[in-house]
Amino acid sequence: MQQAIFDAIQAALQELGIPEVDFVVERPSDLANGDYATNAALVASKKLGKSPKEFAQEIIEKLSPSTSLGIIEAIKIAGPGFINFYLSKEVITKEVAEAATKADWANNNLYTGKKVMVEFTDPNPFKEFHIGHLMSNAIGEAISRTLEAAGANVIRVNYQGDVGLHVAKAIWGYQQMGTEENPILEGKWGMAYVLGAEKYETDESAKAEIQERNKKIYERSDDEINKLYKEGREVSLQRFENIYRILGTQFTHFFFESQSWPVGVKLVHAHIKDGVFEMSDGAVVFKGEKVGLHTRVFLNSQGLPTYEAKDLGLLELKEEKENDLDLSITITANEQTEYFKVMLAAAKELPEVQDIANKTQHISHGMMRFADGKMSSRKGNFITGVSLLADMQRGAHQKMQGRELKDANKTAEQVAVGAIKFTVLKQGSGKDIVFDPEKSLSLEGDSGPYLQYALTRARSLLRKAEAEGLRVSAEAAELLAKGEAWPSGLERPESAALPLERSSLERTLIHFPEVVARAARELEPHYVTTFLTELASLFNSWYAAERVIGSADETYGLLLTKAFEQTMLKGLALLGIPAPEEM
RNA sequence: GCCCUCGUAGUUCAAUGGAUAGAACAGCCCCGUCCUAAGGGGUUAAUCCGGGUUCGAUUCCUGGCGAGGGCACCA
Repeated sequence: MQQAIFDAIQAALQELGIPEVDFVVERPSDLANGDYATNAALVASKKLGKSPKEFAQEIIEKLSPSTSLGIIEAIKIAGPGFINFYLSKEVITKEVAEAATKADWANNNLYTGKKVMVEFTDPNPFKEFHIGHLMSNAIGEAISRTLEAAGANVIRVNYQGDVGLHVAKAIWGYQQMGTEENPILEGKWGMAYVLGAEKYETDESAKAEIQERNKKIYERSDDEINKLYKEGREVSLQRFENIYRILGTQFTHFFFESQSWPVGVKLVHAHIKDGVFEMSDGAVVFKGEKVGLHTRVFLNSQGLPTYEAKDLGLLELKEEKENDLDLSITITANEQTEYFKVMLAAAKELPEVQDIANKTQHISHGMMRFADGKMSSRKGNFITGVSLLADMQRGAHQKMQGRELKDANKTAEQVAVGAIKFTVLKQGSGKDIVFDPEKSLSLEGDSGPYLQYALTRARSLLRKAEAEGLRVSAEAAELLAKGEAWPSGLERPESAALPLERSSLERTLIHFPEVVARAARELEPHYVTTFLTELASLFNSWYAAERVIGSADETYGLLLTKAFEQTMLKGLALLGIPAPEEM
């Protein structure tokens, strides 16, 4: 629809002799200004020195043939020279019917035939899965799904740091704590890391011991450490699997730092001679200053790889695994943004990985802060993903008290995940997020549960209609979808009369495919979130004002409800937010 | 010090160079139910401060001020 209008305007401009105009066709923020609007006359008149309104009139005259197609009901000039398009009732109905019945209605072809790798979540074994990983997961999954809706073949990968100083810290801490009696092994590992990390900063001898262990972990030279390493790694990975399941992510590949470091070390060694890397104070560094960045250490003075070298190795591993990528996306916290630039700059100088480096795009997320200012849980110094999920689930349970639900636990989990993901995905990526557990669960206002609730109301209505033998007739929907409002050949049920006016609910709903496309184009899922929030609000208003079952517009009302249900379902799926049957 | 991000109602977020800067929460006022009121309606309230480009700037450039992140062997 948007494209059709765009093309028509383009053709009109061509006829008027000015094809090179950079105009847009957009959804006006106020429906009073039509279903679509263009600034073509404003932009073009700048070049011509004519008044925008006069020129808008000329464009409209050229457009007139397409208005007779029955798509456009009216075209008006408004404001400084916008051209506003008002869609016909028939074409809006047709879109609503498609939304209700066509599974791929909202999809697009922006990435058809493209293969995209998305790396996200990236928790580290031996450390807790914390809320930052939750954010990375929410964003990565939503971007993956948005790209899939755009036709991409998406490879989800997860890069987990199973070697490095943090592992040594955890193992050292574990050894200090003794091995007896702790029923919650993973909790103990989390605490072990905290202990090790703290002593590393404050205790010189502990620091030395940890560094010693770090070396042994890389070398696999110590039996006791090997045993602890194996055990701790397994415990962590098992635990992560459980979280991925709850969050709804399935990774195609897992990469580990234990695999990437030897590759990275080799890459760095191979490029000291040619001057990409330099020795400095016993370490091997890349002088980022030559490209306007800063120096970073790739191999420390013990000869061990830092995160930098491992990431170079990771690029090579990715290339080996999937050698025909069109795009490779990495999602991390934004504190790594500057680091990432340096690492990529180095990679672009290495023939082995420059190809994938050039296709790599870094997307960052901010930190999650809590509205009450607390960053810490009672005992530790961070909030874990598991504890946040559990708290939210408990809160959801409380809110649902009094409801009779088939599976309250599952619903509470879905609501908890929805509440967290919505909060992360409602704003543009890269910014810090203020998380208010109370608000995120509240239905008085924008929230994941608010979207879920609107969906369940629609579903409940459809269930009831079905129980009464009412259904959105596939036949009628199909005819509507063909653009034949109520074809004369078909007997038109009394209840199926088309309403005279189209509500803002349907006039908004039909823009969903454009929103999905924009989210894919900009890799910004929050456009979807914002749209769904608006749509849910419109549905709730409509729902409160209209009686569907038993009304004169029953058939159409059910069709519209179905269209809303399908759109919300698709939208939530894109965001990776669970869609409960009831709540 | 240098390099990145970012500054929008009291608060949390929107706004591909365009129309009267949208929501939500909090505040105040309404709707007691019939398909889920965990809802709906109304109302008060904002672009950090200067310059510049433009028919038009929250958006682009520039100078302040303020916040966050990064800058050598952590990830």
